[in-house]
Amino acid sequence: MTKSVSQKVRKGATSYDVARQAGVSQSAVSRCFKKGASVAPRTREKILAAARELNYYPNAIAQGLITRRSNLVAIIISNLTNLYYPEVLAELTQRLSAQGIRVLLFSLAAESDVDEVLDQVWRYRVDGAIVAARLHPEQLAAFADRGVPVVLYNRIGEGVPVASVCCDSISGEHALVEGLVEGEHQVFGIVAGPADSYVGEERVDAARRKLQELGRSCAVVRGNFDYASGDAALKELMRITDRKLDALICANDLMAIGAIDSARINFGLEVPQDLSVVGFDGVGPATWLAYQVTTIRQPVRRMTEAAVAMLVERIEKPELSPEQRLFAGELLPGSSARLA
Amino acid sequence: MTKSVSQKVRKGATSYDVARQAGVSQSAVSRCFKKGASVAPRTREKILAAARELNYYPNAIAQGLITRRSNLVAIIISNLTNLYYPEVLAELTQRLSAQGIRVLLFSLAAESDVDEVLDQVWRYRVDGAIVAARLHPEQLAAFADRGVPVVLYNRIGEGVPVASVCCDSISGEHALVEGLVEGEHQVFGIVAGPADSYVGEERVDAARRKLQELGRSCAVVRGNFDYASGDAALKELMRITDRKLDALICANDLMAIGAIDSARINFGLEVPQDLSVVGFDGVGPATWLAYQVTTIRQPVRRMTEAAVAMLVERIEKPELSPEQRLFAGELLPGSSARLA
DNA sequence: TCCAGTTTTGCATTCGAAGTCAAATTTGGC
DNA sequence: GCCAAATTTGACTTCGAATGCAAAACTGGA
Repeated sequence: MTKSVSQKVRKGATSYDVARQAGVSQSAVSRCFKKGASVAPRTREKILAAARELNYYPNAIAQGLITRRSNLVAIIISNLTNLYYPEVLAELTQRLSAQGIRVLLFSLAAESDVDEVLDQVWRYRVDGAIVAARLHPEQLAAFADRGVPVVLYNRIGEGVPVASVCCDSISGEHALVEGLVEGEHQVFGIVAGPADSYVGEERVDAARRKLQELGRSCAVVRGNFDYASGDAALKELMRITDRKLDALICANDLMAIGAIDSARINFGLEVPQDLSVVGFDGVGPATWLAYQVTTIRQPVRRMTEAAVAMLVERIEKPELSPEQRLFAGELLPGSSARLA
Repeated sequence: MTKSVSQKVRKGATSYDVARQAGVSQSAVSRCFKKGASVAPRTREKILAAARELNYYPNAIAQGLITRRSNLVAIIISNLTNLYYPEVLAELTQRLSAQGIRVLLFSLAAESDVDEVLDQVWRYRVDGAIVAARLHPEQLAAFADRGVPVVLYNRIGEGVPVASVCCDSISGEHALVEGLVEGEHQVFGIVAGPADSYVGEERVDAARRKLQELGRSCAVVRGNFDYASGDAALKELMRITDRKLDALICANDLMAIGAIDSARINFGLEVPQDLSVVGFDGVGPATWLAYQVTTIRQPVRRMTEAAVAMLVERIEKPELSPEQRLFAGELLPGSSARLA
């Protein structure tokens, strides 16, 4: 008796404990917590009462073992500090929760940590994964080999077809560039992201191509998506262009903000009168009174919704073929650039 | 044959598969993946080779069931979008990873969701939890009942003793207030956080008491920790004080930033010449050139380190008594306030 | 009241790894 | 080369819930 009590107290009650208490078999208890199961109403009452009394919650670990469904999804994110991702992460987590799925979070300090992380992903037999980090083709192949569905967020499978949701960098940048060109700007600069960023490269390529198409040249400097690199990049571009720079295209909002501050404070320029700055993402600070960055807002709600839907679909039907969903961003006019 | 192959391919290989391949027993395989175990070097080689060939990773779910250790820790955060938490979350996740612990993330849209979340926490038999959300005493008691150690982040157990790490709001606010008073400010205003925020109330109380102690009165307006509410609160305080306000104490940096922008843009004031603004947290944007908020920076690294250490300690030795660790924040002078 | 048909129930097995214990093997001393 | 001691190994059970199957308990119609 004492023993069984201390058992109860120390760790959660089991279905056997509930069964004993309710005077039924363990199977009955199990059925009681499964929706389609056949349990007589009276029995169900008894069992639920016993369960309540013992504070019973089905052990998800044991369930996972027998059903081969952990109800866990891995979310792998490389740079949580990027201002854009917290919002995405919160949305994803809440949407998955609503589907009865739990989130195993992996936050990478360095991209090279991916392999260690994957070990753990395999060990926990996650039902699927949403990935906002760079994966090699072999790493993607490993998911396929194991039958673990993946949805990539804001990147596509390089070399391998993988389900993905993205915000359309190309049309977004085209809109920005066209606006800037029509706004009669003369000297263009681009602040790229780090070389290993998929969206960074995509945005920069799109902007550069469009500028070229419209007969404009531009200087490109690399940043790493953070505030300080916006400042640094602006300084570099001012030097390169002999202070003639009057249109700056940044691969994300954070660098745009850094550049705006730098332009105003370090160079005494007016934005957008002396210098137009555009960004990408539509993060919170972009809409702050001080900045009102002209940017492309990613439709985070629709994108996360799609990512979760695609993943859930693939967990149910693993044979579904890869699909890429591309969402158009919304041009936020802001007031950091003179668009036509 | 075909069947066993498709098994292997479809889902991860098991220790039995590895055992068969290596011509040993399942126990041997198990021992091979446990450090202190006795396995002959030659056997270990064989087994590891087989494991590699079959791409074997021990099933953490099965391990969790038998060892009664899931190696999972729940992190429960209410408002991830608060700019301060992403950094904390990333740090916690990485530190826990380094300890071989996986993170089950629960992000609450509304505080009232806590109960649903706790269900899931019990089901997954987490080894512990780090909580940055408001829990009722009964909810905290539930953790104790189940023997699940908890560490509260930036809050203390209300009514119940619980392990916690906090940044010292009181001495932080005292330092700010003293600085402001010595800086010869006349009309003080406070922007509080939402009423249900523990740290918000603590900071405001501390500031108010100190002002009182120094013989200054102040007006208090409530915000909800976001940018917009800094703006709204400033407007309200300017109205209340008939535009005489010259020192504004905000319960966090985000509201301070909102207030600074509003002061400059909506009221044409110079910060800090016409109005001093102080915040709390030391989030990224606080140090941006445009703001340089005078604030208290929370020692996030030390705090997360402590939280993880305390939790791990308690997982190992559940009988450890609750301990509160209070970390002093660092006064960032910034340039948004005229301190003495 | 009896029986066929339906619903409920319990038994026994399963998932995959860990750990106990006794059997098998190796080691070393002489 | 033999025996005791030390090491290594495998058979078997365990963790907690799910489920196929057969037994038991109902249902209602005649």
